[in-house]
Amino acid sequence: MGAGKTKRMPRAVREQQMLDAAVRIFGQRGYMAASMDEIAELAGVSKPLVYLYLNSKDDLFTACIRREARALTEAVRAGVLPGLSADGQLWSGLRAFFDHTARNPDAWRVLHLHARTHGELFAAEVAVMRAEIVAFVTHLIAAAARDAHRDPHLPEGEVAGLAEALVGAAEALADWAGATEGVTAKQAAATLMNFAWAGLGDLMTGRPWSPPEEPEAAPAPETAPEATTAPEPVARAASAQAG
Amino acid sequence: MGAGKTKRMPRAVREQQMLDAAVRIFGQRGYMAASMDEIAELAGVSKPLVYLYLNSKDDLFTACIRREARALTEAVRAGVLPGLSADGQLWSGLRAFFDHTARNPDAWRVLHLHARTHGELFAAEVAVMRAEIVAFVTHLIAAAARDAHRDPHLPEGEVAGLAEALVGAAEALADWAGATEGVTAKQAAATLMNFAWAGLGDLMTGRPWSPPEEPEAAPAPETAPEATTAPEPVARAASAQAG
Amino acid sequence: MGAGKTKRMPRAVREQQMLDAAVRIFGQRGYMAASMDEIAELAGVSKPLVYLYLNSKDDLFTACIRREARALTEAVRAGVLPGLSADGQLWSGLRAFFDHTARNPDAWRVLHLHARTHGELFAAEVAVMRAEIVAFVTHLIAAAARDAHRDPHLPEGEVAGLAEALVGAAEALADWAGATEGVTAKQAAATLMNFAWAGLGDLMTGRPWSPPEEPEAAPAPETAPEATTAPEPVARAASAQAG
Amino acid sequence: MGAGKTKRMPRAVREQQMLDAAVRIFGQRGYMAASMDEIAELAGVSKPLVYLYLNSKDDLFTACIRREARALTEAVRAGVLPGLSADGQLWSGLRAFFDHTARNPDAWRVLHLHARTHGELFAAEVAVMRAEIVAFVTHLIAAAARDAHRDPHLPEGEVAGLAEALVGAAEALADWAGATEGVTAKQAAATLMNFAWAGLGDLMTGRPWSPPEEPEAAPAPETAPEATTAPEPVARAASAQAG
DNA sequence: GATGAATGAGACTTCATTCAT
DNA sequence: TATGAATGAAGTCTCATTCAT
Repeated sequence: MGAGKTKRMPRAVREQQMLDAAVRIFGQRGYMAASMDEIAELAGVSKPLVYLYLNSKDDLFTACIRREARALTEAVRAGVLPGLSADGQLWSGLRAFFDHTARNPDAWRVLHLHARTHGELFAAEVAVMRAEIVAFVTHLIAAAARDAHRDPHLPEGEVAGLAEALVGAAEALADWAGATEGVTAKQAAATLMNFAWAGLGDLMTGRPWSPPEEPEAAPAPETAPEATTAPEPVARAASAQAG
Repeated sequence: MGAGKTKRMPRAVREQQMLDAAVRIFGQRGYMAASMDEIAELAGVSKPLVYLYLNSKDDLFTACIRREARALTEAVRAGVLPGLSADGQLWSGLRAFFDHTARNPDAWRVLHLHARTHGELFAAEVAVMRAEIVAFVTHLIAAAARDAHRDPHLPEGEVAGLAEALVGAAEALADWAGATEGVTAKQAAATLMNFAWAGLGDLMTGRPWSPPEEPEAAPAPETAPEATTAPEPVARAASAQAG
Repeated sequence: MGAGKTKRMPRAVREQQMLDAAVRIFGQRGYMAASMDEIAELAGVSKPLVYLYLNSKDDLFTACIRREARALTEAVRAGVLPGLSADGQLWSGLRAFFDHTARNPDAWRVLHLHARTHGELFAAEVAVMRAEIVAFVTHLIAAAARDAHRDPHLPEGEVAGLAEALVGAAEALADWAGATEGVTAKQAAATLMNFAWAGLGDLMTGRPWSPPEEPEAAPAPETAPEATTAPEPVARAASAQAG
Repeated sequence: MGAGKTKRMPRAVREQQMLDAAVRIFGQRGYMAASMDEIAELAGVSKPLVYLYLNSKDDLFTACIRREARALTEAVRAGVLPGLSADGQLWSGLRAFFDHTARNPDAWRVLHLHARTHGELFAAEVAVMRAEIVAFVTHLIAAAARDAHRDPHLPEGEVAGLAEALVGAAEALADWAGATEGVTAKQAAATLMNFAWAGLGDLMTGRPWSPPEEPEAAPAPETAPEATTAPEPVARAASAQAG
């Protein structure tokens, strides 16, 4: 039943099918509530085959986490355009992050929700990925500080906290964008960028951060199709990298 | 077994003991991995009594969520000192929030991690609490905007996103403070306050937000026992309401 | 809760309340599915009191069976008018039987359904009652045979079988009357009387049995309010006891 | 354990083994008192396999009822010889009925006792079967009435009652034959046939019904191996179909 | 006379996992 | 490569029954 008799596929392909199914089921049910039966059925194979290839429920979950963690970091890494200023890099990284999470909601749930919920071992897997991202953000913050000619003004531990806050805000907005109708990845990124870079204080005194020109696809920059966050093009000095 | 034979307690007391045990077990294992056996044992009663009083695993979990959600919101509500400026209120609220989560790590895990992980019904329970907090933050942001004489400058939806980001950052910092040795609630609050109010941009140009005078306990403000975040007492205008 | 605080009743009264509740619950749920909790609640007392007075679930069930079996046999015994001919006695006994079962459906279910379903010991209790009734019917049949001047024409074992059949038919009709709207006890009795006394053969050749005059309550015998079974008053010789 | 290790049987076979065991246990203990453990053990398999194949205790019970109800109706249907007169058909049907119930006492208990005792849904399952049999009997009675040239002499509702009485008597006799040493299916059938067709009145005046010639197995009809009920071959007019 | 508090035992059900083919 | 057949272990929940007051 299911997909009929699509038998005899090469191992690598079958494995990916299984992981696809597993990510979906794990993402929707959580680790414990997911059953190997359901995963095998969704993958269109028999349960013993899942065990033959992936060994155990634990290993299967770990494999899911690894694959999706790698996919997410790669997506962000690929999204960050080198050579930009710190805020430009952050902006592009956030865009990539929100794009990826929006496109892979189950994977995002696995990483953000379920992996942290169940067991130190699984949590450690994601912790590695998260640490990598936090490190990247930390580096960006430090770089920005250098750009501002302000030597190690921010103490070590403080920067770590700031990076945590930034990443946490990003995660919450990813959840929020995923749950709220009509919020695009771009809007989420812009909101976060404003929040993080300008801060509420500046936002309220009318000095929001504004995104750089988009060289990617949009041919007509003067009419933003999706209303972005910055109502006033009064760019702050720090973000005007060409200035 | 367990605590010997502390038998025949009035129902109300026993129920609280059970909830205490349940929050602990649920917080450490998650909903599904927690077993009623373990909870009953930790509570020092037999399993049937748990069912007699709390009805089912679902109901027990819901009762935990409700009790802890109420406790957290009450703590925050009680922590926010009325009559302060917007940033003063935010600061005091954050202090209370980080204090409470630091003191009740299992409850925090139940609310933030496990309740959202398992089932729409449980998620809905916390969603109510979270919405309440988000609403409070939203209100603060709007009030601050008014204080800054900038009428509805920030569009509706945008404020919602900012509140989400702020709350998300707070949640992440609560996790982080709970997991990192040597990070106090006060530090976490200060870090977040800086991040949110001043923004990275201002932080790097040397204009951090600074907390108001603490009339509560600290008699000597010039020597902060726990090194707070604000290295330079160059208060921003908005926060210096007395000025 | 429940019936408020109707406390301090004499033991005999309380016991009957408990038996009433038990018969109702047992009758509706069966022995195993009935719970002592439910019985105690319906009786308006606490569970320990039920145990204090009736000792155990088994004993409670046995007490129900005994009380209701005695009530049924007494009702039938009281209904059979002495001095009548055999068919007159059978007719009056059936009337009493169908009346009682119709008025006490739960008791009837306990005796006929549940007591026989659960355990040799309970079955033995009803078996005694049933044997008594079967013996009575057997006696009637034998008496009728004597009246017909046909000495032991029907062999011993055969009469036992006939009595079983007659009682079985009565039981089935009691169930049927209880389940079918608009079938009165009297109709059921008449149907069975016809079936048993005349037999299908005679019924179809137009010689049904007809009930004797009713001296009890009905003042106008020419207009039967409930259409009885005998459409043709062609009484058979055997039933005309006055002849 | 049990029957050693008769492992790896095709599913269809195992299912029948499980149903066999279930009918036996259910028949002896009743629905509620039967435990899945016991059934699985008697079937020689582990409990999970029972659940894998039959899904739940409810479903297992329903499967038992369906299988046995079908078996019983088929047995009766197959036993009724077409082309016979009404009484001939009734006689052959009763023979088949008593044979089947005598040979399958547990199945009979399940259908007659336990299925009606527990839950409307189970009762409905048997009700269908019983209704089918009652309808058959009703049809026979009506056919006999036509044969006797007596047009709709018996009113509609009355025939229903008669059929109920007849079926009820059959059920009681099946129980009785099953419980009484030395009562054969044939004797039970003959007793009921006499009772129903001739009626007590005729029986006592010496005009019993007599069974038709047995073309099946008995070569010597003059010496009945099992003493049948009819002592005198004085056939009644209605039963002598050839005139 | 009456009950709130408490539990040992056992029921149904599910799941991850493995043979044997 | 792939699977139908099978199970040990564990989990949630209910129930009859008893103390201690």
